[in-house]
Amino acid sequence: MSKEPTRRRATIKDVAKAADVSAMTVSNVLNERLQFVSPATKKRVEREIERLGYRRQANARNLRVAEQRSIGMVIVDESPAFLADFFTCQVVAGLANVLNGADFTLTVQGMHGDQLSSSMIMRNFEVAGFCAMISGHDADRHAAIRQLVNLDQPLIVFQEPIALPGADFCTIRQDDCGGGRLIGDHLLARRVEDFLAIVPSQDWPAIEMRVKGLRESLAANGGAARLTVITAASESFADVQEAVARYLAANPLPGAIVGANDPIATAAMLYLFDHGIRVPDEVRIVGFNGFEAHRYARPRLTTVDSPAYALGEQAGKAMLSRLESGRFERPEFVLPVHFDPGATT
Amino acid sequence: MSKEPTRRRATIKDVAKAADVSAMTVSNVLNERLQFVSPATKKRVEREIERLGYRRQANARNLRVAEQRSIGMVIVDESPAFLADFFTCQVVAGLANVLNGADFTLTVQGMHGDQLSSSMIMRNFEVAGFCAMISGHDADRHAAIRQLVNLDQPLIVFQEPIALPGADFCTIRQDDCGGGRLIGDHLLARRVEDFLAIVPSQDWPAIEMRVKGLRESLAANGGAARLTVITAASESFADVQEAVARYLAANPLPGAIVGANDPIATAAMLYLFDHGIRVPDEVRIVGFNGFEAHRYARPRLTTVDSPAYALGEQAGKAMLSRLESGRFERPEFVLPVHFDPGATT
DNA sequence: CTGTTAGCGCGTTCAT
DNA sequence: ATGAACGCGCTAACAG
Repeated sequence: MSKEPTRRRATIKDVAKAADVSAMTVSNVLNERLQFVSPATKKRVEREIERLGYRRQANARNLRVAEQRSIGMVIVDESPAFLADFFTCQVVAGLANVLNGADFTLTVQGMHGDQLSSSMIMRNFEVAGFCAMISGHDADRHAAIRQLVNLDQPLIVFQEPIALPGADFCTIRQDDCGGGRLIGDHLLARRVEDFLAIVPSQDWPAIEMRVKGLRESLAANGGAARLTVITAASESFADVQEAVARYLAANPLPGAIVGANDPIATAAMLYLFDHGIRVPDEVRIVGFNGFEAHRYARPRLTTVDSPAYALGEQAGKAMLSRLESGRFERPEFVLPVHFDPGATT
Repeated sequence: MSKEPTRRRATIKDVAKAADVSAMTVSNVLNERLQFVSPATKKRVEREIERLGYRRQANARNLRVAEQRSIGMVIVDESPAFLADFFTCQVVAGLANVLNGADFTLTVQGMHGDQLSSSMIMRNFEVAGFCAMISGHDADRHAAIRQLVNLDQPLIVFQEPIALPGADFCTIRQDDCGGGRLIGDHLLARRVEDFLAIVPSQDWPAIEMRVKGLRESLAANGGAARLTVITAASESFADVQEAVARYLAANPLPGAIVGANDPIATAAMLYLFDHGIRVPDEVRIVGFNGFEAHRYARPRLTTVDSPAYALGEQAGKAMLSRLESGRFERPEFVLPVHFDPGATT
C-alpha cells in the first residue's frame, strides 16, 4: 500500500488549527471579507490552505447558505446518444461557457422521455434552475415541460414556441420562421415557382415554423408559386432518398427542394446527383441549420446558419439574471438566423 | 404578485409532520429501507411527498453520507467554445449517459489553461472524481494534469498516452497508432510510394501517434515508400490550403495525402479539386476521425472512424468501478478504431 | 416497525 | 480582529 486508503480531507477546522486561528477567520479569508482579517493572518491562513490542500466542501457551504451553484441541463431524447446531436452540443457549449464564467456549474442529465418522472432531477433538489432541450411528439414534449414546471424552479426551454404566463418560465429559440421566409425570398428572386419541402415525420415545432415562414414568403409574393410538403419516414439518408424517389416518380421536377435541415437537403441532393439531375441548373436546393462540416462538402449547400451556440449563451445570461432579480426579464427570446448562400441555388 | 415570492421548499420534517411520522421514517421510505417501514406508513408518506412536492436536498444528504454523486468533466481549451468540438461532445455524451444510468450526475466545466488553478474545481470539493480533456502544448497539458492529480481524487484523462504509476489515475484513448497503420497498409496495397502527411502546428499526442503508426506501416513494408510531414499553421481551411500550395509549388504530386483529421484532409482535397487534380486517380486522400457529417460529402472521404462516444462510455464505467473498488482496474484503456474506406482512395 | 440523539462542514450571530 | 455557539437538512446508530 503506497498510501493510506482513507486520509481524511482537510476541513476548515484543520486549517484553522494549523494556522492557529479560529475557523471563522479561515472562512473570512475564503470569502474575502478582508475587512475582518489582518494581512499577516491572511497570508498565514493561505499558506496552510495551500499546504494542507484544503478545498471547501461545496455541499456543506451550499447547505448552510441555502443556495445552489449549479444549473441543470436536461436533454430528453429517444436516442441513447442524446448529446451527440450537433445542435444540442452547440447549445450546451454556449450555456456552459456563460455559466462557468459566473462560477456556476452545468449539470448535464440526458434521459428518455419515460424516464423523466423517475429521474434524479425529480427526486432531488440540487440545482438552482433548469434548461431543457426536449424532443418527441407534441404531447410528450408538453407533458415533460409540465413536469419540469411543477418542480417550481426557474425553467428555460429551447426551441419551443410556447408561453406559460405566470410560470417561472422562459423560452429561447431561433427565428425559424424568419429563416423560412429568407429561403422563400431567395428562391422567388430566382423565379422558382414550384417548391418541394421535405420534413421528417417527427414534426418539431422548429420545423413547422420553417415551413410556415416559407409559406408566408410565397403568400407575400402573390401566391402564384406552389408548395408541396412531403414527409420522410426519418431524417436518415435512406428514408429521405426513398421519399424523394417516390415523389419524383409521380411528379415533374420541382424548381427547388427545401430540406427541413442540412442532412435532409444533402441526402436529396445526392439522390439527384446519382440520377443525373443537375443542381442548381435543374433543381435548386436549400438546407437549414448550417453546420461546420457541411462547409466542406461540394457543392456548398445554400443554407440558413443556426445561432445554436448563441442560444446557449442567451440561456445562460437569462438564467443568471433570473437568479439575480427573481424573475425572467422576458418570457421569450428569439435569435435571428443568418442566410448563407452556397452553390446549390 | 401571483405567488408568494419565498415559499419555503418542503423538508423531510415537513413531510414527517404531515404524515404524522418521524423524520427517520420518511428517510427510510426515501432510501427504500422497506424492512423498517410498514406498507401502510409507506403509502402515507409517499402521498405527502407527492402532495408537498418534496424533493430531497442533495447537498444535505451528501454532506451527511460524506459522498459525492457527481463526476466532474473538465475541458481545458483555448477556444471559448470548448465543448463545441464534435469529438469532445461525443465523449461527453457517452460519459454522461453511463453516469446518469448509475444515478450519477455529470458536472461540466470548461476553461482556458491559465484559469485552471483559479477555477472552482480547484477551490471546491464537490465531485467524486474527474475526467479531463485537455488541449494545448505538451508542457501546458502536463502542468494541467499535474494540478489535477494533486487534487488527490480519481482522475481519468482522455487521449493522453502517459502513465502515472502510483497515482489514482487512468488514461483512456483510441488506438491512433493502429489507425495510422491501417491507413498505411491500405495505401501501400494500392502501390502508393510517396506519402504526404499534413498535421496542424499544435501537435496533439493523438496526432503524433497517427503519424507514428503510418511510419510503422511503411517500415514494415520494407521502407521503400517515402513519407513527408508538413505542418499547417492551424486546422483552418485557409491555413491548410496554404500549406498544401506551398508544398506542391516545390515538389511533385505525392501518391497520397494523409490529413491528421477529416477537416484537414477535406481542405486539401478541395484544394486539389480547385486545381484540376483528380482524386483518387492522381492523388489519394485519407482523413481521420470520421464524423457523421462527413458521410454526406461527396466524394466520400476514406477515413478512420473514431470511437469517441465509446471512449466516454468506457470512462464512465471505469470511474464507477474505481469508486466501487477503490482503485482503477487498469491504468490505461485503448479502444480500437475502424477503417472506413470511401471513394478517395 | 418507529422515534431519539448526535453530528456531517460550513457560515452567521453575537460576544469578546 | 477573533472566537463560541448554533443550526442548515439529512441519516447512522441506537433505543424502544
